[in-house]
Amino acid sequence: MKSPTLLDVAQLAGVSYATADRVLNRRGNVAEKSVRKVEEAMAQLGYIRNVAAANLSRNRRHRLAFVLPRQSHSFFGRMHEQLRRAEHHMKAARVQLDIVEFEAFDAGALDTALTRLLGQKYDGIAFVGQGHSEALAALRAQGTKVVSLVSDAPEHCRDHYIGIDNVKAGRTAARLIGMTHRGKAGHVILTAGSLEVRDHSDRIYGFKEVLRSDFPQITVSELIETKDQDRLMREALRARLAEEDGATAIYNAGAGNDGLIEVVRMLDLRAQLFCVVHEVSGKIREALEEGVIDVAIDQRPEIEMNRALALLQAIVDDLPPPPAPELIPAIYVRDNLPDEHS
Amino acid sequence: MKSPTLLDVAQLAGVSYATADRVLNRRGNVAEKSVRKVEEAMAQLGYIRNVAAANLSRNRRHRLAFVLPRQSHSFFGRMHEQLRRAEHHMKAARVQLDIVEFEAFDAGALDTALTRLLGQKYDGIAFVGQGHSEALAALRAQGTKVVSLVSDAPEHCRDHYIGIDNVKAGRTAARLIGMTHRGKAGHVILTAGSLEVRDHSDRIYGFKEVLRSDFPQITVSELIETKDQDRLMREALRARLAEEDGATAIYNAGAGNDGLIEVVRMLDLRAQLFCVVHEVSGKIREALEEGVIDVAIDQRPEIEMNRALALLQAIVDDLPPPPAPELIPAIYVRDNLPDEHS
DNA sequence: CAAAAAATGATTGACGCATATCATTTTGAG
DNA sequence: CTCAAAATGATATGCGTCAATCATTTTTTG
Repeated sequence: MKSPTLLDVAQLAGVSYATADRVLNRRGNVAEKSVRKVEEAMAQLGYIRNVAAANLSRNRRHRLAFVLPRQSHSFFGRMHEQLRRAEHHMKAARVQLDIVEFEAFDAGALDTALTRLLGQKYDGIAFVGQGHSEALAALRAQGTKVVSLVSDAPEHCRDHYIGIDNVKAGRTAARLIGMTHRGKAGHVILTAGSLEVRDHSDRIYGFKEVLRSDFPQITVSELIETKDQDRLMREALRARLAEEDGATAIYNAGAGNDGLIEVVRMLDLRAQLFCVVHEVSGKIREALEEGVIDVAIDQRPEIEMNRALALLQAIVDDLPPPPAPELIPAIYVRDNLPDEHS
Repeated sequence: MKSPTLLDVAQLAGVSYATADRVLNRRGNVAEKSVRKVEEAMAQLGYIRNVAAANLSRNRRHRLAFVLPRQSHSFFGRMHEQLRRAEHHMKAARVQLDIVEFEAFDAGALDTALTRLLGQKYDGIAFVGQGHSEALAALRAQGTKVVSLVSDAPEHCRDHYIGIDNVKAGRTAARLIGMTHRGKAGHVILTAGSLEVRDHSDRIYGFKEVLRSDFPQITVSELIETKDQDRLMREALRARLAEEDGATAIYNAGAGNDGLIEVVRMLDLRAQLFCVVHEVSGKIREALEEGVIDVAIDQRPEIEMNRALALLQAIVDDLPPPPAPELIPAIYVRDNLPDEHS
């Protein structure tokens, strides 16, 4: 009925509370056979340490930091927003949550931000971007738990990754475009921020793979790199549409959607072009409802933030990570957009 | 830095700890102006009760019950499975989690199951199905928090609903089918378990709505009701395909997918028919990979279970519900299925 | 076997809160 | 003003754990 306490364990093991405590918290100076007795008693009783009581007694507050690109565009803004929403809950759970911002396209900015966290005894951090292994290694060496977000870091640099599988996302985009062709020939214009960005290149990779194997009658034009800028998107896309007629679809694996929307709307191509993009923002919503964009694949950063918070809370206490089903990006058409506020 | 304790509040308010406690826990017998002073002090300090300490002190264990249909088909099986996975975490959080099963298609079974829970001082329950308001009202009257799952109960019967919007799901299915027609004419065969089941009828409703308004060139045949049985699906579908030729798509808003798969596979219609179904199971996976099924809309019961657990844990302590973005069902094509185990 | 080292036991005070008791003060009614 | 009722203060115990101290026992070593 009630869960066993450490005292119960000690008594069953035939040792004192002090010894059981020494075993539980690995304080050393315990005879081998006492360790065994205590561990057996724990197993037998199914003892689980009361983390709440433990944290209370040692007067522990968790300190977490989220290292995010400055709210440059709406995607990271949604992350900020979700963290803000969780603020009260974090307080109630006695965790102090700091958000550290860095300049989005500045190469060393993330690294300096991470390095600055080094001395500050954080229990856990989550970060977005290609983290330098150096600072991350140092953080982990001092016992800080590390979670990478959005695009994965090498395994030895982090404890967990929270984000979608971008190759799958690209494959999915290709499948949807393929489906709408129903065996007919077609031509897709491909755009992305940059192939240097891992998530973009993963998507492009998956996209081409599926088209090649399952929809060979659909051709792909050379990738347009937009640096995630609306202006570049606008100009390059307009040029490409002029020189290559007969395009039937567009897949934008990166940002810069506002530019895309503008062009498609201006040239009134919404009937001819099947447009698939990533991440929903205010303008995408409108464009979906209007029929300018047909599908938006969304990572749901809000959910990623919730996951990251729950995960960090668990692992900083050295608990196993909570059971979490794989993150599947939402596929939005105009009919299943979430209600505005949520 | 460290969060204020109730003692801090009392001191700032200029009253004793006892009085502050009387205010916090609404024990009464406190002068109006003392209440005000204490509340102001709380606001000023941003006091948040340490729930962990509170529950520790009163030696409180949460008791939750999930009332689910017997593992009749794979969908509820996935719910069971996820609860099982969460078992260890629940223990660590000091919550006792019971699963109560009832016979799936027995009308009164849910109600008797709920009634049986009445005397057992559960802190919270989650249930699937059309709950009789009577038992639910009684449960809530005794302080038990109630969450409805999968298909919503009337607002006054439950504290929260966790599940997808089935009208949106139906609309989405229609949109996807519409997209693959690209303006061409088509004909959809519609199937469902029964229109009496709320989620099924919602889906059908949304589906027809979108077809009518946005894809008038696509016709819909009369709904086939399968009672979610593979055999009925198989026979009725085969008959319908024989009498109405020229079908271009199938939308099954209910269960019985195994029967559907069999027919489409046998008649080798996978190239002609665009098939959209709900909920992924082992056979659906194969069928998606094989191209027999094109899209599976999945509620992701695993995620719903996690949500329900987190929500109940919060509200039984009278905390505000954790910030949770709207549940959007996953749209699976063969390329974005989750890895087998997860 | 004696002395040193290692292991163990016994116990205590936080941590923040719930809950209870009892004494004391303040308030309001007559 | 008096007395009862209401409000308040002071204080204690327990929840399960951590962390620490000190005394005592057992084991090891030379």
